[in-house]
Amino acid sequence: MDIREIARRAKVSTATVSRAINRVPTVDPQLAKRVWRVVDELGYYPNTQARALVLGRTRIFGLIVSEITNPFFPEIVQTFEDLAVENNYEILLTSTVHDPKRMESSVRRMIERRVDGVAILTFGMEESLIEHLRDRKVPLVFVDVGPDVPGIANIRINYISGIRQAVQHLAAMRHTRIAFIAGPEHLKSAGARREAFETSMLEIVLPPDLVVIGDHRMEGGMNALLELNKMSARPTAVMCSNDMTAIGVLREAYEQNIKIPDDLSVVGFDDIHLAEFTIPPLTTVQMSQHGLAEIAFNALLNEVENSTPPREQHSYELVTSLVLRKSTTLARAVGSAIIPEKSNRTTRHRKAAESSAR
Amino acid sequence: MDIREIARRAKVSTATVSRAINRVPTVDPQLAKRVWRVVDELGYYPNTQARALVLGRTRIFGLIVSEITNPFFPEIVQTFEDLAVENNYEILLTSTVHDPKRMESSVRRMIERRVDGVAILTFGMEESLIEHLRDRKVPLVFVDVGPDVPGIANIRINYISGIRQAVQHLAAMRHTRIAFIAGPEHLKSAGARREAFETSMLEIVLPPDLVVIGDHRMEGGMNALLELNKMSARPTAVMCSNDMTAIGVLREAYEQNIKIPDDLSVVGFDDIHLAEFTIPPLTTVQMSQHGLAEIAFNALLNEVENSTPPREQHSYELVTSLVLRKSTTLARAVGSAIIPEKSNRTTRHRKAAESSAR
DNA sequence: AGGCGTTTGGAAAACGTTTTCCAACTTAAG
DNA sequence: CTTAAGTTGGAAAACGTTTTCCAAACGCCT
Repeated sequence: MDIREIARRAKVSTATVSRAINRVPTVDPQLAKRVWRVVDELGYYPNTQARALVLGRTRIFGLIVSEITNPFFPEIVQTFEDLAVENNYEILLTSTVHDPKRMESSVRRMIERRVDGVAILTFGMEESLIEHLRDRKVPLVFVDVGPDVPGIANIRINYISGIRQAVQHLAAMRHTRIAFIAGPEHLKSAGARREAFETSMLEIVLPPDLVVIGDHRMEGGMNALLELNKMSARPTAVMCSNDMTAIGVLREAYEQNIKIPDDLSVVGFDDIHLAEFTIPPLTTVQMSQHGLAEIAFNALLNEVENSTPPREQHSYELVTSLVLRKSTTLARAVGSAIIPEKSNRTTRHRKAAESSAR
Repeated sequence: MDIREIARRAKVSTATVSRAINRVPTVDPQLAKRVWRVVDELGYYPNTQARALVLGRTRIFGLIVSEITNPFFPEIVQTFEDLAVENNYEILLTSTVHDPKRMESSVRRMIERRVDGVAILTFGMEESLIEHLRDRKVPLVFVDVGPDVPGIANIRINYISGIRQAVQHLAAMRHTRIAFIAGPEHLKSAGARREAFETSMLEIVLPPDLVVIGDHRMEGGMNALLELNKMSARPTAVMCSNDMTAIGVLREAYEQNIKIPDDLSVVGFDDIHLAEFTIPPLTTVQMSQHGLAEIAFNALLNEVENSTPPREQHSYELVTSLVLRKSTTLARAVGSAIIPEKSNRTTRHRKAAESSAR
């Protein structure tokens, strides 16, 4: 069943049918109604491929995420889809699983299907692949990792705002040995989080040297806690590069009979929905998934629809902020935290002061 | 850049280019190589829309899930995607969020984009919408809820196998007051789980009357535990219609200072990856997400590729089974569980003997 | 009543492929 | 050397739309 069939039955030309369907205002309302009746009767749906062919626009946006099984992403996907249906777009979802081969095939698939734009939420991506997309003038929006060239929108995450809050919260609770469980080393976003942690520590003259590497997954969090436990001077608080890591920490702590937060305060990052439901509920740094998806989608939409005003500030910012729950508390009254004030000039504190003078 | 451009540069006709690209064996290897060189040089990718138009096949499968934010689904999506890239398909993902309007738009989108098949993993769907797809002869695969008509594949979940194991495990641990937190009432799959629970309880002559309704989300699990606590005869064990509910129960138990499993044994359903990382690790009934996705995808693929052998048994089965972790234990030595052995011939046990003779 | 501008609808081209048909060429057999 | 059979490549039609260009029809004004 095609547009000709409709035309025949409505006794008009195909051009008229097309105009009626696309609500071109000059067509006679009477006639339009007649066409619509036939369309509904036959249950006709325009063929999007044919339409895309002539229009040169597919109304498909690509969405590349790194791991759909990380709960951080489904919430983004959902928001992205909500916006897509609202604007009559389709979304082509791709999960790279951190595999370069998959990234390449993702990009190829996007190009083959002629998407109108791509949002890359993968926190790290091969330059050469990006080039591929750039060459084709496909509108792109990155988070964190995009190159600073015109025509590519970038969402900058303000990591420091939330992480500083977290560090200072911990410090206020008298923690001084604050550890950090980082994400995979090749991930730019993980690097940025780690740097934000280090900066925040240094700012208040605490040594940011208790760092172990995780993998942004629960397994990594479990292992990391094991590492931390082997240390001579165990940390009393730990910040994690993402919530999944924190969940792993919680789990391993349970295994080791380490009480959270009494024996160890833990802070996550992302504030996935699940963070409210961990045991204990997780204090974490929020990075709004909804906000992120919304910014990404609108950036793409802007690029495609109003390509007329080529505004230059293709850079958006998303701030992060601490949300307090139950996984952090005062440091135990042991160790350096309760050293009376006059002993301020112990070796340890001298070192801290020195390191702040970088 | 189109096929003609390639033809011109390789000094052949477009037909030849097409044949070379699609690896038609009769084309001269020399020539084919020449074509491929040009293709690679120019970075040419065939236009899938144009191709779909003439072939009548889009190589897109639709995937309708009920809630992408429920961790059960991302794992399915991932497997589905893995298989898709392997077979050169694309997937059109849609999350209905249990909203009838969204279901309708999902179906419309599928039809408009001319998908080659649709997997409906939504555990409940309006009949009228299904008709829409059937009318268009789109291959369909359902889980649980599909009508029993030819041309529609169905994946039947064997709920009873796993749920019976769970109930009997609990009974073996001397639990007699076993509650069930059901899913949303309109969901067929939730109903099936509940029925499996009731059947399993009746089989061993335990009253399946401690049922409260949840919503398959963590919030619902929390509320449900509150309900359960109000009861005069509190249950000593609770089974949940899915893992998210169980996570909610764990969380509320923590809040109420109810020790899991000592004060209350809890069993989940689904065995999402997260279940291994709850506190305590969740004993649950496994329903393989990987298996489910694989069956669904292959069912679709079969339907599309080998449409020649229209095999009749379009019904697949997925069995479920209990996986033991740490959220269940022996019932406290109170209540009926410790009745001495010689009391075997009580009314209750007679009933059990009778019902087993069916 | 004639001319003019404005609606309205139709024929046909275009989008980028695949594929059918056919012609030209090559090879082998008689 | 002629002819038949088989390769190989080209021209053109088809897929289902949108849109341009025209022509017809219709007031409306003078």
